Amino acid sequence: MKFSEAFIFTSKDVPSEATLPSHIYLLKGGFIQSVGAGLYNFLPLGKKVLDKVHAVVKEELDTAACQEVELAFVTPSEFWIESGRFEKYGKELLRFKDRKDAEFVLGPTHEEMMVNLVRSYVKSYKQLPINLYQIKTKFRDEIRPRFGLMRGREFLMKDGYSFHKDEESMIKDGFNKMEETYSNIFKRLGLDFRVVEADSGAIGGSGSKEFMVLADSGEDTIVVCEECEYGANIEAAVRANPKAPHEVNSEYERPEMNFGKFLTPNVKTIDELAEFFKIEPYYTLKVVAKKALYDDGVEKIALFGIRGSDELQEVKACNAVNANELIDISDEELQEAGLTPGFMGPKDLPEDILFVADNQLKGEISTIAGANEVDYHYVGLNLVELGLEYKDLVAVKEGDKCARCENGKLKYTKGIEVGHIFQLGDRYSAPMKAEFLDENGKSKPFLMGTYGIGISRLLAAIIEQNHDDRGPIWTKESTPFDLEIIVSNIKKEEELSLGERLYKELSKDFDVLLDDRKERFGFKISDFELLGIPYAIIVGKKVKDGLVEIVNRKTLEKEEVSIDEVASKVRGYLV
RNA sequence: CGGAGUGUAGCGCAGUCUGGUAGCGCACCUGGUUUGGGACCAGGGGGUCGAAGGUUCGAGUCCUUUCACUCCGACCA
Repeated sequence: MKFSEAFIFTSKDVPSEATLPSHIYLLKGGFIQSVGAGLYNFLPLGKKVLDKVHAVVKEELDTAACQEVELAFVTPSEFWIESGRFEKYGKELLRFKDRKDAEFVLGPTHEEMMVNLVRSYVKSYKQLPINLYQIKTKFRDEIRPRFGLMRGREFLMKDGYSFHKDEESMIKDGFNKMEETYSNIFKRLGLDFRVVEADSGAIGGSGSKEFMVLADSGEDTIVVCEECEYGANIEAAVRANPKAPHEVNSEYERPEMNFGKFLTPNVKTIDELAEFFKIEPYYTLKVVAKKALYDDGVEKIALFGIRGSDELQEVKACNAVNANELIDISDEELQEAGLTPGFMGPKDLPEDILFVADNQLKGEISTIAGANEVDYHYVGLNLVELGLEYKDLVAVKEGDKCARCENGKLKYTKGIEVGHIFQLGDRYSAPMKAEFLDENGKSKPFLMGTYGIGISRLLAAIIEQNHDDRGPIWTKESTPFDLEIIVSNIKKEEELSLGERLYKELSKDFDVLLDDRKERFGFKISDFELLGIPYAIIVGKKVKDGLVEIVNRKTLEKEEVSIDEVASKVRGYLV
């Protein structure tokens, strides 16, 4: 491609709302154009990168025996009603009616469509396993799109779905195979990433892992172990059971108070309680109150009991009570329900209040907890006698011990979620009656896996991880052009003709951009840096001495080479 | 959805407080000079000031309504 003929418009200015490097450079370099909240046009450069990423993903998936399909973007709402998600998905699902008043949704993900497709053809276990995918525009009416391609409303996603006859196949042929395939994809794209344990969220199902590109600008907090390979999204992270203060430090003693219901006037917070009894917060029980929202507008008050030294992890809490969402609740609402903010506890609760205790309180026979009565706490409360429900509720903190190796310290880091794989089981196939006949002639729902990659988000992720203060630095498999040839001054006949000769020759094997614009050198080299192409050949002043230069975009180093050698030298760098 | 803010030329902004008929930089067009780190000179084109209504002799500026967008928090590839 000749730059003088290309639809490439770089800019020195950038809309002030762009804050992330990826957003800034994609706009400045003329890769994308913003057209509305979370909506972008891909210009030729952006489209080229998109296609490169697309190609890598397709190649690896096809190698893993996945087959590409393309499903309708406009999907009849009946499938969504069948799966139960029509109600559940909420406002993110864009719904509309056609002229005949039939209801449709714009596909935000395609489980329903894919289940419908497979159930209409596959009838026998002999036809399994199957793994189908598509790379297609999705639409999610996000509450708050932001950060350019990082969180758009319309975006390009690879979504794949596998169908299996049993759990073993679902894990081995589906989940594990995709974990490996995804790792290959992100490696090829040159990304530094981590596979982490994840919460399954709204899509449902059991096991799930996320592929996180490590970057400070990431929206997700992930917990990683300093010693072993353990990594998890903060929403799903677990830790080794922390030791009690008296087990760690002989200066402390385990409090052995047993006062029953005890007057604690105006002692409301954990800090006050610990101070009042002169003990560590570990020996107290903290209650966090939330309002849990369910289908059809049902609301319940949910209380979560954790150690005074811990923090509640809201996603875990939400899953623990099977709610669609947890929201904050006011003291007034709690009082109306017969609760006593500041003195809430697991014993003597009013009716209709959900109470879940954290796993790490299991077996606790002496703690201090609110008595559900103003100014009173139970001291020496035995939780075992209460028959509580236990779930994992706590947020892992930096410095906690790893549950896997029981040795390493856990720390936080930031990540961009570029891939997510789930074991779905029969979450969709059962309600949608997608069944096959097994070896015994018995009808069973398919067991499924679902696998996503944010293709357009990957462009942003690649830049977040690969840029300097002049622009992006595309990786080998993502760059819009392999090489740029800069003709320093097109009015110098020997420069222009050499540039064109090299361009012709190298274009046989590479995708080359020839900057033949009537601009000054400085202008062109800055554009090269802003486009982020890995290498450039500068054809300039020294042509008369038989020399040109090769620039490495990453290091910005220039290397003088003779005209005769340049083609073979560049080939060496590019292959 | 809560909080904050912005809509003026393709982009970035000033002008709004204190009403008097729209300006700067970049980009674009023409001519010339220049040519290794985003050049210079001269000339030129382009805006019903987000929209609607109101106050006024007169509104980018004041009032009302409305729409859109952005930023910070709860959701997600």
